[in-house]
Amino acid sequence: MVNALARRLEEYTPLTDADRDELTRLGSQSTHTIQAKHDLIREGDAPRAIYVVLEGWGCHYRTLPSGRRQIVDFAVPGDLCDLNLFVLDRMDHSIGAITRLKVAEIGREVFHRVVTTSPNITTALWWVELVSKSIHREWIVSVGQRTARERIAHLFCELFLRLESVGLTDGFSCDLPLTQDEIADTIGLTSIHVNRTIQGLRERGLIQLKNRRLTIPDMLALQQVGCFNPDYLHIRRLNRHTDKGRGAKTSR
Amino acid sequence: MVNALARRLEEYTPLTDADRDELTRLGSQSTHTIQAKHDLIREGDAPRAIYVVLEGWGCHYRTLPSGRRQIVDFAVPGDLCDLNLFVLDRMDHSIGAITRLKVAEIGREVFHRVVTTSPNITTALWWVELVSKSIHREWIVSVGQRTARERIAHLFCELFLRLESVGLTDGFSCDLPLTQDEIADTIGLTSIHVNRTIQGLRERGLIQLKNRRLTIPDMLALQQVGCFNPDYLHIRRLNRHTDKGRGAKTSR
DNA sequence: CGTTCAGTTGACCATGATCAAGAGTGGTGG
DNA sequence: CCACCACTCTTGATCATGGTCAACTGAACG
Repeated sequence: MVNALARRLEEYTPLTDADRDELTRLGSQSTHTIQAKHDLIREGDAPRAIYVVLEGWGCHYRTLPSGRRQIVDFAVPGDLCDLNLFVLDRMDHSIGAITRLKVAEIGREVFHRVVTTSPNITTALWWVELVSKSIHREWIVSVGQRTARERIAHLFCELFLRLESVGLTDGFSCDLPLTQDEIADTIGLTSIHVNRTIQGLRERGLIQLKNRRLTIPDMLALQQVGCFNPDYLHIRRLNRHTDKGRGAKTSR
Repeated sequence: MVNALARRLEEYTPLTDADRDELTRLGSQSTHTIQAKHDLIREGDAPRAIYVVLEGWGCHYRTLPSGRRQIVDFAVPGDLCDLNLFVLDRMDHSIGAITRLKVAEIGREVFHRVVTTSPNITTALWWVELVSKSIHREWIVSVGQRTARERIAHLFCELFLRLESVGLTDGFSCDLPLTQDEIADTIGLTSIHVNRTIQGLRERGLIQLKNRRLTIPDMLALQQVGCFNPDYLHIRRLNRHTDKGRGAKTSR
């Protein structure tokens, strides 16, 4: 798992060996580790660098005066946080570590050099940025329109495919180091309701979730429950787990 | 109202006369008009060009199999829809016209020329893109965490400031050509509940809304009701209508 | 072993959804 | 000029999804 970023970018555009070398260098130059539950950067701070997630999970979130918070995205290995820095002068949200989080820091100058010398990488970075925006749109749809069960099924499908695209799944299983509180803050429900809803999914055999490990025995079934359509992730090589990969539909 | 785009971009970065000329040319080269309730482009289509909104309102939306739909952003004069096209091969959402909509079409080559010759414009376009993503995040917060009243107050504050930044407000008033159904699809509520909530805001004297015209007698009061903090819009020159502009708080 | 944190369960409550009907309002054609 | 139609807005009655409050379990860790 040396370079999830390279793996991620290759979902979108072919890379040369030189590109891959460049990415490897970027990922090893200046790394930081943030302890779980700590913040990488806070709302209001001036962004200093771009970070690439190497290991662990983080989340982008905003806090309301009332104390409630909303997670607006996750950051898993291969993800970038965030291109803001060259344009916007203040962070409009915070980025926190869910688990211990290892990131590579990319400074302004290095980034500039990469962008001007590696067109493939530049294209792929755009791609990542636009996909991330598409994911935001999908989350608006989730909290705006879907029921509790749909939201959770949908979120689990998304996270599984995102992890799969960077090689972090193992068969039908993947890590899912989120507490029910964090899931609740993600989909706009209370953790109590999340708890009951997850139990419902478990009882129906749609998911197994234990010790921070998620197993999805039948991805298609879960996708149907969650009204999940993977198009918005713009993953090129969708594999067996999705409708697209299978061709004919093999519902439940 | 020749070029809302130039006005919009100047919120973010200074432009030269040459830049402004360039933008004027872009906005007059190839314009289209879309009738109200029709689509500019549909989910699944291959994007062909970038569009700049010149006049009227549009919305980005996604439709669910169940028939429900979620509006994920509005497009008002000066907005871009959308930079996707150079990277993603399929639209993952639709763009529709709310009122009659006049747009300028910018082709791939023209766009490329602008990006390579006008660094100011390029920077400003990045800015617009990132602000649009920030708005998405804020919408996730709205549907995830805010009450009906907060959501509507928040939405109205946002739209007013967005229109103000392109010179489309008149004192405390602006056009708001949305039906209550469309507002409902935006904030994830039913139109019936939107109706009752708007009435509540009217009774408290927080808004006037009649004949597609919105008036906000006391912007600060409405911002407080909506837990609205304008930072996420990244508007440089916030004026009298916001906390920032006033300095001392004049809460009722 | 106590302490802490996540998960679980129960009883009750409230925000907002649903269903149904009616009132304005504007545009169109006869 | 008026009548009709469509569309939006409004109102009422009832329902349900999910929220709140509170207590308890169970595992991990010092």
